[in-house]
Amino acid sequence: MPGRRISAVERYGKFMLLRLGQPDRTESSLSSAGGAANVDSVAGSLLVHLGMTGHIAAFPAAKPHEKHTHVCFLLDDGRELRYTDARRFGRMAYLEGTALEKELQEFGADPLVVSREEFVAQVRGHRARIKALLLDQGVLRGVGNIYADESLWRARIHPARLGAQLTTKQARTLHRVLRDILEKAIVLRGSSISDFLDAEGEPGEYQRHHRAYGREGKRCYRCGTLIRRAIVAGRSSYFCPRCQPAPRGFAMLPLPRRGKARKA
DNA sequence: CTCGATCCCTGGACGC
DNA sequence: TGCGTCCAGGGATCGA
Repeated sequence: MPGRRISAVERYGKFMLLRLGQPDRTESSLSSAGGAANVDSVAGSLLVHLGMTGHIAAFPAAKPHEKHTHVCFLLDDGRELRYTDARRFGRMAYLEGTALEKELQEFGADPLVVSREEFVAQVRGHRARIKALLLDQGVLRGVGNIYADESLWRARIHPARLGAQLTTKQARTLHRVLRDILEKAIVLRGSSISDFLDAEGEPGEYQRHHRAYGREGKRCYRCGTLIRRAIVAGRSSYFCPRCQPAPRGFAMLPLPRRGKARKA
């Protein structure tokens, strides 16, 4: 993409959106700032999803590539924007125009922006389990396994409860605590469970605030009951069996005897 | 519409 | 010490 300029970097759910300006016609791109003001509006975007282990950052071009480097963009200041991803769960796509719009339309509301009424309507309007709804990017965008579990613990809602089964009050509480958690996690630059590092190469701090996720066998911060784990919506789900009463017939996994120490 | 199963992929944890 | 096995996780896909 020679000549393209990154005009803005935005977040869209779990995606990073690199807005790319049109190729420069002249040598000097900076001097045209006063003239062509709106070329970016028709330009495309690079959509980047980091998956689990993706990482994107700029390095001096002379620096040797890290292992699992899959994509490099040479920048005009001599650095290289590099994408590394050990597990290759991440994805990258360049889209523009209606294709870009269409792609972005597939996703649900941003929980940090959506109104309380709309959040409640979404949650109560589906029969799926609340955990599945929180993870479904088409219902709400941006929430992953950690923040789903953390918000459900705070709201005292069992992950296997059906969305449509929640009371309005419960759904409102979930909206509030989810926003609080996401805002705080963003300030603390995320949760570094194993190897996550932010774009500056620094680990996040929010894992210190986890109340449920990864705490199987440890005591609930509210009531002291041992946190349990179950597979809900195909994902490990951590919850307090006392604070978050299960729907009838729900089976959780037996506590591991001495099993592997799961990360706190 | 919702579910579970399967696949992708690697590093780390675990068992022997 | 070293090797094999299992597993986590976001998401696409498919059949039920």
